[in-house]
Amino acid sequence: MPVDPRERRAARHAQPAAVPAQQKRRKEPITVDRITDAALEVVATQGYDALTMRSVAAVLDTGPASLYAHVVNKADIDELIIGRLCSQLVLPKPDPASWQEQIRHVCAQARDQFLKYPGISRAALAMAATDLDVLRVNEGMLAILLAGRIGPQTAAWAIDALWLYVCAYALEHSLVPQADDWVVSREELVHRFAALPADQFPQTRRYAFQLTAGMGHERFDFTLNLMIGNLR
Amino acid sequence: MPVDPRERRAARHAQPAAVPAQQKRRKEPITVDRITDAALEVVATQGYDALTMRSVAAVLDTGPASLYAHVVNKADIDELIIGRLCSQLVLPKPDPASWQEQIRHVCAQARDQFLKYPGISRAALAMAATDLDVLRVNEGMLAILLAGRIGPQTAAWAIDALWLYVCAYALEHSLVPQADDWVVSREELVHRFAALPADQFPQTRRYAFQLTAGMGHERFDFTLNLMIGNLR
DNA sequence: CTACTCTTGGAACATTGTTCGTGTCAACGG
DNA sequence: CCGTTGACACGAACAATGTTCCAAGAGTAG
Repeated sequence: MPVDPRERRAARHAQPAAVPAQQKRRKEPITVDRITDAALEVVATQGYDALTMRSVAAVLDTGPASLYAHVVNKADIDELIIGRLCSQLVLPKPDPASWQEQIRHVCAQARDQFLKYPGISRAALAMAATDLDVLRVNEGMLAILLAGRIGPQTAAWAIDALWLYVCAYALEHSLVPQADDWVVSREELVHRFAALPADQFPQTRRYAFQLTAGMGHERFDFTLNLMIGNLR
Repeated sequence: MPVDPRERRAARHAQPAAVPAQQKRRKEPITVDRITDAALEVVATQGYDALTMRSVAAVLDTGPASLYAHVVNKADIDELIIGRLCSQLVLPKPDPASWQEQIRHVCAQARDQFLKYPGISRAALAMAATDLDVLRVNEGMLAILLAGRIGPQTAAWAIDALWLYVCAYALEHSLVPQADDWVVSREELVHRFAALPADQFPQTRRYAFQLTAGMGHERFDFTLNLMIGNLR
C-alpha cells in the first residue's frame, strides 16, 4: 500500500509508526525496497554519476515514470540509499574503557561503506540530518562518547565534525581514481609539484613527497586521531 | 589570444608561463576573466544550483556556445571560480609565535568566501588539487605550520583535513537555509528530536538542545580547535 | 458483475551540457 | 583601396536528465 510517497518520506523523518504487513499485488511489484536495491546496484557497479531515474528503472525493467508512485524525487532515492547504508552499520554497546576504539570503528565502517559505493557520499553530504537511519547512527555515536565521559555539547559537535569529515574524505577518494586522461598518478603529482617555480612554492616543492603521501587510509586515521585525541 | 581552452586550463595546473598582453578585438570581447566574473555573480545572487552555461552566457548577453571558445567544460568554470576565490585569500607572513591564530584566520577567510557564494564549496570538493591558485593557499598554510614547528608529514595531512572540513562545513551551511517547505527551523528540529521514541533514541531526546546548537560559527571554531590543538 | 482505487508505463516537456556549422568582424598583404 | 584569411561569436540542434500527464491495466469491495 504505497500511497503517497511524500507521506512515506516524511515517515522516515518522524517517529516510526507501526505499519501493518503488506501483501504483494503482483509477482514482483515495485517496492521502495526494490528501488533502493536497484539504486545501490547501479551505484556499486557504475558509480554515483550513473544513478539516474532511467538507470534505476532499467534495472527494474520499467520506465522512469513508474518510480514516482513510490518515490518523491531523485533526492528521495538519495535519502533511501544513504538510509540503507546507515542501517547496515553495526553500533557497539558503549564501553567507557574503549570509547575511542569504538568511535574509530564506527567511522571506519561508514568510510568503507561509502567507498564501496563510489561517489555516494555526495548524497550523504547533501542530505538532511533528520532521516531516522542517520539519526540512529548519530544516537549510537552519541552514546559512545557520553559513555566516555565527554560533555554533551562537545560530543554533539564532535559527532557532527566526524561525520562531515568521513563524508568529505570518501568523496575525495571517489574523485581521485576516475582518471580521465587528465587526472594523474602519484609519481606524476610529485613530479609536477617539483616543477613548480621555486620562488612561489618553496615548501610545496620541498615536501612534495609528504603532500602526496597517505594513499592508504593513513590520512583518515591521522585526522580521526586529531579529532578524537583532543576531546577531553 | 585565447586559442585552445584545454591548453589554458593545463597552464593553470602547471608552472605559469609568461603570457604576452592581449589586445581586444571588440569593445567587450568575451574573456576568461569576464566569464569568471559572470559565473561568480550568478552564484552570489542565485546560488550554485543556478550556475549553468546558459545563465553565465546570459549575463554576458550571448549564447552558451560562445563560452566554449574560452572554457573547456562546466567543470572548467568551477575551477575558475574556485581559483578566483582562492586568489583573494590573503596569506600572512608566517610567524612562529602565532601560527595557530594564522591558520585559524586563513580557514575563516576561506569559510566566509565560501559562504558568500552559496553552494560553491561543492565545486571546491569536486576539484583537483593541482590548480595553481589552490596550491598557493596550500603553500601558505604549509609555511605557517612549518614555522610553528609542525613536522612536514603532520602539516601536510593537517592541511588536507582542514581544507576538507572547511569545504564540507560550508557545503552543509549552504544546504540548510534553502528551506523548501520541508526543511525546518531549529525549534522545529528540537521538537522533532524530542518526539522520537524513547527506547531507541534516549540520548538524542535528552540532548536535542546540544545537538542543534552552534548555529553561528561555534561548531566551526570548535572543530578547528580540535584539529589545531592536537598538532604538536 | 460492476464500480472504484491504486499501480503501471508510454509519451511528452523543460532544462541541462555540449557540438556543428555558418556568419562576421578585424587585421594584413597586395 | 580591396580582397583574403583566420579567429571569434553564436543560432540551431542533439543527447541526456528529472519530472509530469494521461490512459490503460489489475486488483478489490459491494
